[in-house]
Amino acid sequence: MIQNIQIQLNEHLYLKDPMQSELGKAMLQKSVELIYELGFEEFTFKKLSTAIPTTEATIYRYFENKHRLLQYLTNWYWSAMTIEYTYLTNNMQQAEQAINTGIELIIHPTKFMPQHPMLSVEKLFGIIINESNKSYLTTSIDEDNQLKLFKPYKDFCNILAASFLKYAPKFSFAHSLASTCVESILHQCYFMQHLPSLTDCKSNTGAKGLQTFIKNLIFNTLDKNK
Amino acid sequence: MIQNIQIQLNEHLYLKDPMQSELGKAMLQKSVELIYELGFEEFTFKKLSTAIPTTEATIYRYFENKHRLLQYLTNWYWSAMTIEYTYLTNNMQQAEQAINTGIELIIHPTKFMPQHPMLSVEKLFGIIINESNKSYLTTSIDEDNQLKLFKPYKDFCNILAASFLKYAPKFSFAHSLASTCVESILHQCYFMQHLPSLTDCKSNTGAKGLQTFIKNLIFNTLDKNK
DNA sequence: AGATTGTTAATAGTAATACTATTATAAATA
DNA sequence: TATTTATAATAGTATTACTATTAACAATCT
Repeated sequence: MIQNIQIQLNEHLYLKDPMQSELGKAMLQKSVELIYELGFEEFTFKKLSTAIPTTEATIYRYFENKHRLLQYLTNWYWSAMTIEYTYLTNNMQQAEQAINTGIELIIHPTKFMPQHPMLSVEKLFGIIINESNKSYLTTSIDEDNQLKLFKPYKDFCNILAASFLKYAPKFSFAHSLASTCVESILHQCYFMQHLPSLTDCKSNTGAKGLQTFIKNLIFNTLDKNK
Repeated sequence: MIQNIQIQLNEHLYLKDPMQSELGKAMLQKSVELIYELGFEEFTFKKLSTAIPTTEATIYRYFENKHRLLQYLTNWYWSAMTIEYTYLTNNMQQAEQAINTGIELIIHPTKFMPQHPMLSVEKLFGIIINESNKSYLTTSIDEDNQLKLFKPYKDFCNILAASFLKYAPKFSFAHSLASTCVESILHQCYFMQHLPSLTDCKSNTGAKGLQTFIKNLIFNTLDKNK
């Protein structure tokens, strides 16, 4: 579904739209691979330019700095996720089913989102787990927010919150629960890999335990607040 | 209570124990102020050295790099929190009361922890909210973990999980719930300040809503898994 | 006292990173 | 063909993180 759709992103994310040239597309594709491999701190425009190959300065024509590039990728991810969630839950009668679908989508995006020719969903998911916090935990948060650079992430949380409210209309904390749910899943995925004593879930079971935990958390809370 | 206790931290955090000299203590005190004001990215050893004042090289005698200094501060924070939680819940009969105390402590550390002569709890709390994720979201996570640099944070989550298990012995996800609870509170605090559409809680009410939300979340989950 | 040793701080760097100013090249248009 | 425009390449600079070396200053021992 996703592969045919051109996702229009906030124009403050780039200086020159990378989707409009082959060189720009190569920047996106290679940056996903490099950030996935090296981590965001070790990732530099120098390394990206030799990988493409092009020059450092050329990349600066497209992106103000590497932080904007990271924001571009996270914006794309959450936009794609929002589209996918809307598509999957379209015409679903039961709010419960929509919520379950949402949780499964966040935990296993590759199961639902088709392979994209340029942006590997699998690697993007890894980047989201490891680096997405860094896209908003900065001193420029308020300026960036005014430029609406977090809209796709907010949108995703908001449609998830809307599903919660459909299931439990009187619940007062739908937005907090939605953002907690998303962040918790990402954190638990990270902990499963690196700090297993902070979780009871095992990554080798395909995160089945994580799914149980989160559904448990959400429905017990919503059922008591119907 | 805390102010008289010397917290012994992992010796891999420093090259020379900053607690053992006046200069070292000044580094800790000033670094809390500067990271709080500037954010971790803008914070440099150069700025710290002029603030003390001393030289950059001298600081490098104490800390391998600025990342280790951040880890030192977060280690101190969670060690102090663990001591405080143990102290507050000592001799408490009801697990429910202990859990409520824990939640209130995480949300309002300054209400419980006395002012420390050197490390401002209020500013440290701000640093924990804004920067603590960066202390473990790095490529060196596995090596750092082997050096036991995340033990204090794990310890805190584990004693919280122990309280959950005391309340609901059959619950299978006590550790996941504990880490989710801590991370969620920190994130919600951040969202209240900067991205209010991701939360339903208001910061001007003294985070009363946040307390309701988290208690709601935890007890609804635990009650269903008793 | 004078020599030795060890601890601490200061000097003066280097390598890498993030970013920019300027020039060259190619394509589109008049 | 001449002119404009868009794009890329070259060649930098400023800053940052970090290190190697030297100097100062005690404490200890002969």
